[in-house]
Amino acid sequence: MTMRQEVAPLRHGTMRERNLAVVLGEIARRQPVSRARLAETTGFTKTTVSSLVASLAGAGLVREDGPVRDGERGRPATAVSVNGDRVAGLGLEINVDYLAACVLDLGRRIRHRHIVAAGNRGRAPERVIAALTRLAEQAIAAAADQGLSVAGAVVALPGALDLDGGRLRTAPNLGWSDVPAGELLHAGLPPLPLPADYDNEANLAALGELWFGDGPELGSYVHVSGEIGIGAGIVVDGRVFRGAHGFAGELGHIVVDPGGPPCACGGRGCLEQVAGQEAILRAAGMAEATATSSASPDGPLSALVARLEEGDERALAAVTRAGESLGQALATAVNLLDPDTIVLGGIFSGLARWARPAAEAGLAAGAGVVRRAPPRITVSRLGGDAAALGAASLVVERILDDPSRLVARRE
Amino acid sequence: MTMRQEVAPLRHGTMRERNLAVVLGEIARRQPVSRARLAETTGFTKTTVSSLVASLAGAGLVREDGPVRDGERGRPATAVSVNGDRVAGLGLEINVDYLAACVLDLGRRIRHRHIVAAGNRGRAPERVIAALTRLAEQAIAAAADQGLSVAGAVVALPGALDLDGGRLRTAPNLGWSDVPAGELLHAGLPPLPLPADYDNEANLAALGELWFGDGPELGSYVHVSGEIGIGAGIVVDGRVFRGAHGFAGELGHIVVDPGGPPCACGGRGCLEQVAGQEAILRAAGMAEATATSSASPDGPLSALVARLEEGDERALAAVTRAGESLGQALATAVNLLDPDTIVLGGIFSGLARWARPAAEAGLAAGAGVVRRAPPRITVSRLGGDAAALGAASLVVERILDDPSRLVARRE
DNA sequence: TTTAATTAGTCCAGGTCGCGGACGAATTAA
DNA sequence: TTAATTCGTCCGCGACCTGGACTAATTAAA
Repeated sequence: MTMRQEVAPLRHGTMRERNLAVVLGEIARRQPVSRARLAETTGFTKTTVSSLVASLAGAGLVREDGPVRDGERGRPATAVSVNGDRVAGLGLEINVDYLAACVLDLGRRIRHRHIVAAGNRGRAPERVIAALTRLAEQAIAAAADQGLSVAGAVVALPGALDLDGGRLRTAPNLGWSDVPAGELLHAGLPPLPLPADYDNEANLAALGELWFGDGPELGSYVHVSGEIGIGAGIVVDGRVFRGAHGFAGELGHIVVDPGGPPCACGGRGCLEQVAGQEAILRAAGMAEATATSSASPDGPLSALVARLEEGDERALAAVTRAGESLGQALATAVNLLDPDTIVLGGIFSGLARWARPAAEAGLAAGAGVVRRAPPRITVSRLGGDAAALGAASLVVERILDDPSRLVARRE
Repeated sequence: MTMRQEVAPLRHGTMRERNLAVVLGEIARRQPVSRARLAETTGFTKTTVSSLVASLAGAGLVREDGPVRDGERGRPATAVSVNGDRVAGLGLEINVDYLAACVLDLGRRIRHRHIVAAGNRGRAPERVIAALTRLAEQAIAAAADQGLSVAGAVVALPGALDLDGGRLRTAPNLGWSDVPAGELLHAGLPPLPLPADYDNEANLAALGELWFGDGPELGSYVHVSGEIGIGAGIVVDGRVFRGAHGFAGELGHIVVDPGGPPCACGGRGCLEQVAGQEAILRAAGMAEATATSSASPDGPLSALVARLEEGDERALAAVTRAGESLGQALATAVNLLDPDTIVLGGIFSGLARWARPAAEAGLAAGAGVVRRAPPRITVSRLGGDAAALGAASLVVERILDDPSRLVARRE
């Protein structure tokens, strides 16, 4: 009858696990920091901090940096910081025209990054995942060469994922539908200490923004990742908001023009029909070659940018129109989700110079009853593999959030 | 640099606090249940369960129901259940034309309920809160007469709350703006074991639905609470989604008709301009008396319902149009938030018979790319004081979620 | 150079709390 | 009456955090 969240019983072991995460998090936040200061900031006793740090160091997650004197008097402290040279996270991405892999160490430095062009549209999921596996093996080997052991992997998929069953419900741009992606990945990818996981490309790209973009300044934000479709990753307090089934953030199918052209979704005048890549190109008079995304360096998008730089009227009008509609949709999103910031990613990051003013105008017109001012719009500086970066970051994040699985019991 | 959530250090005391919540939650979920079964379901040892139950019983939160034999053989168990006769929660509500108080025991039975008509529009906040305080004192006395001690209170306010500072940013229907509601309430309300809290009326009405409506069946849902404005409470996994500043769920200012009439918010064709109470009455040719809300039994709304029942064409058209627009706005909300269910509350619960079909049609037209089917629309059965009910429920919820503050240390 | 003051980190006893097996209690089936 | 079974408590144990004492290493002052 009650709907309370299931709360797991807490035993001593759990307590220790959580406390490992507490000090590791504090170390990550303050980087070179002494045990004594950790004791102050966490509230633990020095004894406890020492014990927890020892466990973390034993797992290679943390490192002593040697003595440092702070200019104060007294015995110098031995600084402790996150060890970036032992453990790493692997991010993988399947997209329409490329596969990507990315290895991040615990300090979130990029240790390996590999994007391979691949025509995945219409290809069998098994074959694509086999190719991804090869990429993953290369990445793991490259990490090993640098002394890094990959602890876990997350895969970014371009489509709507059923979180419960791990099935890829539909990935229109790949031509896939109802693919048991979870099973295939678990079977295909090499075994790692942490189980492999997968998520929507838009969500992971949004997380990438958190760690590699403007980061903490963003607060809660909506990250627009327009490629062929238009998706949005919603991040609140550092966590992705997924909704009940994991389908939240379908920005592309917000209706911006009730009398507009019909959409494959059954509606009319969806944002995607006005501001999607194909729609923009069509409106700009560049109807050819719609099957390639922004990741290919010489795709139709760079041609569009070239025309915009030349001042081509039609291109400018198309992008302005797209920006306005995007702003209108974003106003709706702001009314419902109340974010601090909006980040333009995907194709919109390249088009921002022309689309942002229009988007800001559209947003200002529709949002701001209660709020003093509409949220600011920033532009992503991440490239095409933002989702792979976000995926690897998520692995790192999970390790920092719960290091216990990598720490040997009974130290 | 890192954005990880601050995780509090866990000491033994915290462990015990959490475990008290675990068993209390399990008791609430299974109602009459033996310690032995609690040990099974929670994973604790029988010893630990006994100790925790003893603490809870000492605080009057839990009660032994005497021996019960299950038809099995073996020693009969002594059933334990939540004690509804000792501790209670107080819910308060300030609205445009009434004040409400409501006392709920730990079993969520209504022990006291009082709605007082009051013309609060334009009245000074201090005076309104003084009147509310009298209502609260009466409620606490009524509870005491039944042997109940009120542990805490939550106040529902009809406006946009700044969660950080506890300021009521703006309550257009009250004519209030930038009122330090938090301070006033803390100063005015009688002291209770748990600190008084306050929240948006729409959010609390949504929570009321969780506990007094269809409850667990709802899953994640959007609760539309249309009065004069149109708000929405978004509940995910039993928690209210508030966004970055607490302003999430502003359904009323979603644009449903870009060329429509201007709105006070600065936009055009906001849902409120089509489906708000005033707009519906105007469209139905009943422009008078727009300053009263649905809570007054003989308000304009019952007149509208009367006309609808008579089959008045103009009224039917107005409500159908409102329903369609609402459905359209809900489709947008579904695309962004992905709820399981939508609940129609406020004025829409009374108009549901006529508005729901149109809303369902509008919703179906705009939502459903990825999802198999759009979320179902249900109708709230709660009355005008849904928010007060939700507020009291929130107090109960908080006690069940963290009973430690009411449990004496060292038992 | 010595001495006092100061700060860092470890050691060890002590307390809290959950664990687990043993045990008595209460009941049913044989 | 006896055996089986289930409930709840008792008691010793172990995990883990606490707190003060203690050692170590350094600077400021004498």
